[in-house]
Amino acid sequence: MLKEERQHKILQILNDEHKVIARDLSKRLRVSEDTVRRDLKDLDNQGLIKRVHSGALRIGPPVVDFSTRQGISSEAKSKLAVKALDFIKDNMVILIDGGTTNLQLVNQLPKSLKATIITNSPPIAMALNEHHSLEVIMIGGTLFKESMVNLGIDTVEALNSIRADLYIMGIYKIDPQIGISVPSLSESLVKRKMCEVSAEIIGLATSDKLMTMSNHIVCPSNSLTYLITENVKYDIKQMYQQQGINVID
Amino acid sequence: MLKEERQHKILQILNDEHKVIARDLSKRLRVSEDTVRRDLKDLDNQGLIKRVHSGALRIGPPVVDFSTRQGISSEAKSKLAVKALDFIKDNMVILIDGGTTNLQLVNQLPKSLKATIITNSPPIAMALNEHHSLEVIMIGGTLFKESMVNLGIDTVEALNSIRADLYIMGIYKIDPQIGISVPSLSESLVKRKMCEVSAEIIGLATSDKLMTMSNHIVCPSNSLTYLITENVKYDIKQMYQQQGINVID
DNA sequence: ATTTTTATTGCGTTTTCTTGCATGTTTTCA
DNA sequence: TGAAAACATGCAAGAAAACGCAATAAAAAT
Repeated sequence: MLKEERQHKILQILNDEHKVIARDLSKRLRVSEDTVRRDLKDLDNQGLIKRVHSGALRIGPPVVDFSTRQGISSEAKSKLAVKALDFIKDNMVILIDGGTTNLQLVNQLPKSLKATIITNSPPIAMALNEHHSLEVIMIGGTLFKESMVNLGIDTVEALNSIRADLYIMGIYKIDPQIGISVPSLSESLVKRKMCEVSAEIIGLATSDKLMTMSNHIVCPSNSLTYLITENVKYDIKQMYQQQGINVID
Repeated sequence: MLKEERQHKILQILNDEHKVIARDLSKRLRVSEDTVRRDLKDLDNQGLIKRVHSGALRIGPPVVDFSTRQGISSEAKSKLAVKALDFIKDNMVILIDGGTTNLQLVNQLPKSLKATIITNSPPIAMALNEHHSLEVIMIGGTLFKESMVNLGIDTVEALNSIRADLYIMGIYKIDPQIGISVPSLSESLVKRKMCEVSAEIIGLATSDKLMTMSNHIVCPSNSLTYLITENVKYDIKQMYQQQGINVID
């Protein structure tokens, strides 16, 4: 195994597990402890991890950029996507924003579906390349590379002249009280506008997101017509249902 | 086997396999390890791969663009792209439309380039995912799946509020007398508008396109500031130069 | 067509890199 | 404080890379 490959693997492990023990790594990576120690020292010098006695710690919050997220073909997300398919019918005008879950969804759309898909996400648009009976409309704007969606004033303005039957919202963070939130202002503005111009809104969220929040609030949770999720605990489900949200489990 | 052919193959392998070992490549490509090492060094200097001890790593995410799907990823186009790089400077506002040649071009843009890229092509936008110092602006519209560009009235209107320093036009057909032409009306309208809003226009065309035409005319050939091509015969070159076009060979 | 020039390749040699181990030192924790 | 675990350091073996050089192939010029 290449040194860089190994170090990359260490970073990934650290990303998931928050801390690592040198001796464990030695076994998992099948190299001597000395080598692991040298790797940890390297990564520490690069400022990527914090070296401590017996192992190392993650420095910031877990970082997953879009391309790696895309690589993670999570079983959970795929299942969510399937549930959402029930709400999609022929002749609908459907607004879809970005996110890996939504990407999973469009990949599973039947090729025969006749509908109009409006999106501000280039990867979503590209995924629909082979769907010959779909009309795909891209909303332009400034490309926000972290999540690969178009944002900004132009995007909001373009949305003004649109009416959709259904908005399929990729959910970054959601909390029953606080509502739906995202880390950037312009993302929140665009999502809010998308809500405005859509008759119904479906949110897709894996269960780990159900009690989380971020900096910029998009809308209250009960703006959602349906919240599609999985493995949700009874009490959490109740909290959403009390808001009048239809939770699909 | 030609050097470039070999290097291209290495890139392809790396695209599939995420890492390569010099010794393996030597066997697979049937050349000495020294040659492989030299290739890897070249590719590293071009910023296309990350050289590491004993092999090399892929830099970005795997590229699954529609050009490779179509099996068109010719060395000629890549060479054209390199020539065009000379015209691209920091702080420019650059308009780029679709096409496989243009995709090649953006894939070869230096990661350090600081500029604004405006495009109506989702694959182009996606290819710029890793260029953190570029601002990417997408022009929306109706996705035209054959060539993966956004077209239509919205596209033209969005272009109205834009001024670019340089327009890099992917050329479908060009003829010294007839001019530049494309097979669909809306594509011609968008390209024409792009010409309108740009100070300079560069056209990229492989030599097989230099005497061809299609149904909808975009503009006369001499709208181009530069025509970048390759292996062009002397008499054809003359025909363009008589139109006052700067032909880069 | 032939010579000249240039580029590419493979080989032998030297240098550098990586890894694991041995040894001595430091840290941790009971 | 004392023992075990973790760590740093030096070293050696093996692998890989860099370097210089010569042979060959390709391209350009005559």
